[in-house]
Amino acid sequence: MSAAWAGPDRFPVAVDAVLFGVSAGALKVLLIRRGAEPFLGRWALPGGFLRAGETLEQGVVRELAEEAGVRPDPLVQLGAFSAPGRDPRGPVLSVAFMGLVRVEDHVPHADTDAADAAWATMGALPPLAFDHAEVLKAGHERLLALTRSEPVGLNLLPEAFSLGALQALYEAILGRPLDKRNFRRKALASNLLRDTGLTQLGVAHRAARLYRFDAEAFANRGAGIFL
Amino acid sequence: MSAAWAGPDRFPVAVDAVLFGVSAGALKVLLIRRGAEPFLGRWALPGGFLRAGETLEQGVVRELAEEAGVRPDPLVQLGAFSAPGRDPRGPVLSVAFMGLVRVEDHVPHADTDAADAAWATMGALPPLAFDHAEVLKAGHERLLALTRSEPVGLNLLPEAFSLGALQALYEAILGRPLDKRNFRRKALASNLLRDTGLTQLGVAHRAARLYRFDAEAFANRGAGIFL
DNA sequence: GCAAAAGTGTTGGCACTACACCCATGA
DNA sequence: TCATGGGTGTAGTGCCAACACTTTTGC
Repeated sequence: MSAAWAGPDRFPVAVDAVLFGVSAGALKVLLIRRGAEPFLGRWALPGGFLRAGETLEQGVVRELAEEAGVRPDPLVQLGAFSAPGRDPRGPVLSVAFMGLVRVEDHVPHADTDAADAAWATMGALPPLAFDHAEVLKAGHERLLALTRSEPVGLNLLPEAFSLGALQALYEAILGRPLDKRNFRRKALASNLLRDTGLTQLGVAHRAARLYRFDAEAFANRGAGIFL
Repeated sequence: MSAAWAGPDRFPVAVDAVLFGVSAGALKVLLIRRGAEPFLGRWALPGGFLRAGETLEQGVVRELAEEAGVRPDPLVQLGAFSAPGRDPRGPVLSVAFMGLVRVEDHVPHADTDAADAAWATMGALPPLAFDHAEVLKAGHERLLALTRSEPVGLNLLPEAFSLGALQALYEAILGRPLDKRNFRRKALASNLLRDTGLTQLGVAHRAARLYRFDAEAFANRGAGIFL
């Protein structure tokens, strides 16, 4: 067993990310246009190959920093994809992640592997390389599930924000309108928001109170929900 | 790029399974005692290395057939684990699955890699090899989550079963008692059970009606729930 | 007749939905 | 004064949890 045993088969491992952002009241996904074969010129999810000595999380964080200059928070694993033929180069295992990113933080720019990068609107997506359509679907489902059980998306807002802005964010993520009074009731009842005492400035209507997220209260209770 | 490029790093990929079963009213996990280094003699989750040419699902199904003679249904992916040092041999990626198995279907037997195999009771577990304690925790959480959203565990019952047996199964999985009247109301309201017209035989008390699971009704509605 | 499990309804609380109007502000 | 978003309460509905007794059967 120690001499004749060549060791297990080895596989290239890719890490890919479904990065969501909100812009102009709509949910967006970050896509890159491939600058190399296979699928040259096709849109794809950002990602790359895992290197020896790094964990999956480290790998995807490195790739996203290199390829898109972003550091998503939260960043959760979706799972591993291994469908035969998903990569024409051969058997490549892909571990996918889903994350949220401020759209303003990302300055789309070309790269060695990425000829172009852009935020695509959910519901108006181009055809994607590899099995990325399937991965994106899994990411979207995960985002919706997570939104219903945790206060996701607060990182996308400024430090102090109005309840109107919070509601608009959730409406963009969920893709449907929410009832204002019910939303406010639940948001305030969650006990995760603290009134900063500040109000909006320079708006052409009544100034809204600004709140901040109470990270400590959140940590002490595990899971909270806004809607 | 075609000549100087040695290609991406390659990794051994392991597939491991958290297999749950119910026996004597308690939730059990299938463990094997390792018959090889590393962790010789330690208890571990069943699993093995992925081979070239197979998907992750195929790999874990093959390993479980070889190592334990079982074919779990359902079998769902938990995700990939890559913590540094999880395998002392070096960086090994592990993709974990969670599945349900009839305890009677598994005849524990030794194997080249497994010196022994046994059903361990949740809550009275031995120390585990690798990062399997963490994987098991993820599997348990997934089982509970799945149980709350889908009629999981029906495969563990015989073709025709009583509502009492169904309730006992769910109590074992969830690890807590359930209210009989509420459970029956929801189970029958789910429209996933059909009265077979049969009753129990040879019991020292009133004979229960026996039901069967209506797979067609389940397929037509996607997700149903019993409790 | 007794042990053991089957079978059966009602109630109160809570969470969710739907819904419409006045208020403050700047242009 | 008007346009724009901020801010507020109530009523109806449905789900869920809690709860105890009678029935059937075999021994």
